[in-house]
Amino acid sequence: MSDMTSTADAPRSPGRPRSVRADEAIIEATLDLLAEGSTIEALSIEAIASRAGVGKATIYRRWPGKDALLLDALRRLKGILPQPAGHSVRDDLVLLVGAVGHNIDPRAVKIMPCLVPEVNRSPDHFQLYQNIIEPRRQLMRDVLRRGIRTGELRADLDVEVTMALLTGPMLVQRMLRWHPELDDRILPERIVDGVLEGIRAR
Amino acid sequence: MSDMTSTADAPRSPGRPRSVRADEAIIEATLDLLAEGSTIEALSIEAIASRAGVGKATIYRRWPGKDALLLDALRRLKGILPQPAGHSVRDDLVLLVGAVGHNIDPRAVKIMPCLVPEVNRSPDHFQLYQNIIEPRRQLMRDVLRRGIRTGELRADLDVEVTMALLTGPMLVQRMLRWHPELDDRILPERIVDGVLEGIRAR
DNA sequence: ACGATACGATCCGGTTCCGTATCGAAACTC
DNA sequence: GAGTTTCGATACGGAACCGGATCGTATCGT
Repeated sequence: MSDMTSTADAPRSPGRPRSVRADEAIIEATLDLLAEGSTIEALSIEAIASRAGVGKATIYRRWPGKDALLLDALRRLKGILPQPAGHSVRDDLVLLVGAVGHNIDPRAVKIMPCLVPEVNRSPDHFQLYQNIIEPRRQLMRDVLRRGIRTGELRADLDVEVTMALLTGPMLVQRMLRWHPELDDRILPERIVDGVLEGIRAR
Repeated sequence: MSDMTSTADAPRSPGRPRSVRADEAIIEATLDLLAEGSTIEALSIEAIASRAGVGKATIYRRWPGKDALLLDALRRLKGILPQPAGHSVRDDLVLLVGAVGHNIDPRAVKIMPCLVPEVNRSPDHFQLYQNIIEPRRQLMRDVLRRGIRTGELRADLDVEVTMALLTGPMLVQRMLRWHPELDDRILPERIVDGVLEGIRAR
């Protein structure tokens, strides 16, 4: 995508090299505008250029259009994967559930909800979203499988359903602030413990 | 809002009365366009008028702008509340969880995700959304409280957290198709049973 | 110094939408 | 029939944005 990275140090092309600062400024401006509440299609190239202190042509020189730019910008949000300690399944799950929808970049929290409609509309955007979150889901999948192996979790567990049980409540809370009175800080613990122990009386 | 309902049968005003067909056609066109994938602000009055077979002025005669029209249109999606049988807590929860994000009007499934960004941006839209779903949440709250009372559920249950546990996974699945391989038909059962019994081995 | 390219800035033609205005026809009250 | 109001249709000025083009300048290799 968008061969911006002129890291090809081989035959240095002639002429003035592209400004790395412009690359960064454009991406940052895009994320900033999204994080400030702009909708995806309310986002205009002109606004991005203005915000980045960059000419429109500079943007069109790098990306063919808004979609391609967005695609590159959203890649920046992935951030570093959380690192489960590997001791207690419960503690690892609390860590991973707490990381749902909570990326290193604080703007991600604001931006991700904006993608929901797009994800439902465009198969491409759906795939992009899946690619972004898949590594994190794989982490949780591994922890669950480990728990089954070590006997901490039921042997007949449906891993995919369990992942939905764990991530769904957290995601809904972060995206929709569905239960304004719930405390985001302790919620991961409550979710994990609730799912671990069940709610049926015994 | 928007005193379209001229149910005030008192002093019938002179002149040609407003067409009820136009009222209906405008609302329907709005919902249709949203269900077809239009974003909220990509939705234009002109498109609605064209789709409804109505002049723009006819719309502006009824609503001051797009927001007011949308507000009225979205009210139509509420539909009838599901009716828990009241026998088994599990069965009632399966019914309610299956009803999450599944309104009578099939268009609602498509439209609701479009509201996510708006809900995060505008307090007014947030309140609108809360008003729409609150009755359904109250139903589930009642079932959970009944379960606690009858001893079917743990006495120390946090009702709000439990509602998140039950509705979150379903909502994420319906909105984001997060787990493409999960079967929506049996998912409510799996969620309820998972949350009821817990996943810890014993 | 020179060619080549990128830079920010600006302008242009085209499109879309808004919100209002106006038209002749139609529908209703009195 | 006169008067009033809404009807669908159409047009308008203004605004926003797109995608491209061009300008004069800046920065690189040779």
